[in-house]
Amino acid sequence: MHDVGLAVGVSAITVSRALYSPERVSDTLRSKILEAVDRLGYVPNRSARALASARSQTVLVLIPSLTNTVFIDTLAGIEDVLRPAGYQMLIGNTHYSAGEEMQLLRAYLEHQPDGVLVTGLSQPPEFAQTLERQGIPAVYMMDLTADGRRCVGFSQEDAGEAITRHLLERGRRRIAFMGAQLDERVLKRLDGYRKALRAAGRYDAALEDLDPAPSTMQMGADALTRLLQAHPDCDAVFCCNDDLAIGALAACQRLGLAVPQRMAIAGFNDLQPAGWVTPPLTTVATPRYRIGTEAARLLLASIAGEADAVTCHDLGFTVMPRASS
Amino acid sequence: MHDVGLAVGVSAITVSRALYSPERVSDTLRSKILEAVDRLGYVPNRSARALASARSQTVLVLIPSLTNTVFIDTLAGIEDVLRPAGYQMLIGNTHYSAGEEMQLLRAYLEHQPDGVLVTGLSQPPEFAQTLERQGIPAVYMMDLTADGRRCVGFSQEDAGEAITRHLLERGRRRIAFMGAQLDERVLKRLDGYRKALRAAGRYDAALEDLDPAPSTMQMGADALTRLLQAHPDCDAVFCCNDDLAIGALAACQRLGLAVPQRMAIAGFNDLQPAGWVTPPLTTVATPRYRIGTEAARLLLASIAGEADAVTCHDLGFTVMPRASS
DNA sequence: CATTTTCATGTTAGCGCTAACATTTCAGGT
DNA sequence: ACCTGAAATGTTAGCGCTAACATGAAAATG
Repeated sequence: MHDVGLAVGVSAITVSRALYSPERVSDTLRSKILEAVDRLGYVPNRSARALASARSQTVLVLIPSLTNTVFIDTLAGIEDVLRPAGYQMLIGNTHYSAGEEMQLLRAYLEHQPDGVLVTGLSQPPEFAQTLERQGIPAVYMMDLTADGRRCVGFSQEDAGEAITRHLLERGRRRIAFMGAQLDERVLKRLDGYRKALRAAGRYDAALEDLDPAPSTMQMGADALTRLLQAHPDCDAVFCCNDDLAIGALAACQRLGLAVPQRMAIAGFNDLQPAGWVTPPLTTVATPRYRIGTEAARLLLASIAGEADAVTCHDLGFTVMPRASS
Repeated sequence: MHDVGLAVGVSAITVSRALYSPERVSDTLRSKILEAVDRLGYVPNRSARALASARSQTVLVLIPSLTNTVFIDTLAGIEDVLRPAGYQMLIGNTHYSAGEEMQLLRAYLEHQPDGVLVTGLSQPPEFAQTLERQGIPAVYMMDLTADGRRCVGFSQEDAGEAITRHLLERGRRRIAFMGAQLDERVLKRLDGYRKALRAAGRYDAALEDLDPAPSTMQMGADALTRLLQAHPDCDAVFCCNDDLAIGALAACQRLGLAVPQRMAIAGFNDLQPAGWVTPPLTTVATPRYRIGTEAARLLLASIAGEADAVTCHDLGFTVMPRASS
């Protein structure tokens, strides 16, 4: 910065201002400075800037997985808001582990992020305390809470309930639940499923197939086969995500079971393939991209110190009835 | 750091050493310091550390897309090597745009990354020059080159040629090419396709369907329909990726064309759904995860200043013949 | 027991930048 | 010509940390 200044005949601080507070430097001088910056190939040092200004212009984003389209879509939304605002994202992959999440928070806190975006609400109390102590605002994504934390999402439980009710309305009587990963969101969908079935007097715990391993299509196929062996009267299954559902669909085809006549299948998320398999998959469309944009906007407002009237944004969900049910 | 030192009765530098050069502090003192760090909730400031030490312990990763599983898998490989080595990733999404790539490089250079991992080889000369000038080592991923740049990947052209030859060997005579996005890798696969067909005396430019828009399954379906209308004698199609291929497959089913009897379909990448659609998709399996790990390892070696004998790692590919051909 | 070597810890200075205050310049009014 | 105040630019100090050298204490050596 000093060298650029020398080249133009001004002091370093004027170069700094030309770059970051353009209105404080006269137009002629500023264009001369920018030209010199370009000519000399000067690259500002963000560490020094962060150190001197106590603002990193960086936001930490913690998501459970990079291989799950759901979070990638959310990330895209976040980026589309943060980038234009001059913020950079630090992406931390928690691998669905609370321990790793805490560890990542610690590690990334060293970057002094101006804010944090987190997936889910079930962090250990230590998590919020750490952020509190550092005075870093956070927004929680994907789900809702009434405990005062800022959040953007939809009710996972209501969504689980809604899709189960859809299956009931289509005349299904023995509706199974297929769950993998068993993170908090899946468990809340399971709660919704139970609520709907209990209300209809049709709940049977034996019809729940839960596997803590990450979901794959193979797992969906295996689980469906197992389920039908144990419960031949089962006539529908709500899979906690589309991957499992597509695997289940393939298994039905392999077993020669007509979908939806003999077996109805519902997924969750409405990923691209859901509309493409045959028969097209009934599922719940979730506003992933918008969760990203809204969460990022809410966070930026918090960083700017704007006290927001609404701390909890419910973006809803949509049951997508298709041929698989 | 000074406060932690005060709490234990040592100077700040000893705290620094206890954290980052443990062998230089006696065991008893170190454990006392670490205890105080924990008790006081001290979080080191990475900016200050980077500024003082001139090393950021950060690697910049530039990939064209976050929604493409191919790059996510590569990212996972990179992370698995970089994290244990104490490096953090900065992920830049170039959206397949050379302009954005250059812009991202500029922006992220402000973090003074210790190294850069880039997808592809076709950056403007300015790109390599900028890195050169800053003395930052780079590794290029996904493809191969003989121009001396460090790279880890496989020959996109050979892979395109191999899968096309596979279709020829299965007796196909009018083999179309379906391409989207048209980034350098797709164009190289196209080159391989042309090479194979020309060698067999069966090349026909009219059978190439190229669309610069990002690929979707819908696009694959549309392109196949269009292709068959214009060229009813077409009996096979090599799609530049699995998404297009799955869309094409669905279109065939919709049109009542038997796959593979009437129409053979081949994809590229061997993503999870390729083995799950019916019929299972013939495709080319690519070593995405390993490209990530090997590229990261090569970069770390370069950062450490180890002159590597091999600058170009060819990890190969595998044609996966399945029922769709 | 003096001398050397090793190990553990401390002191000083500075990384590149910006906040806060200080100074200069200049347009506009008297 | 002088004054005033706003706009443009400069000076000083310090953000939190570590490199490099300095010191002191303990261990090894003859």
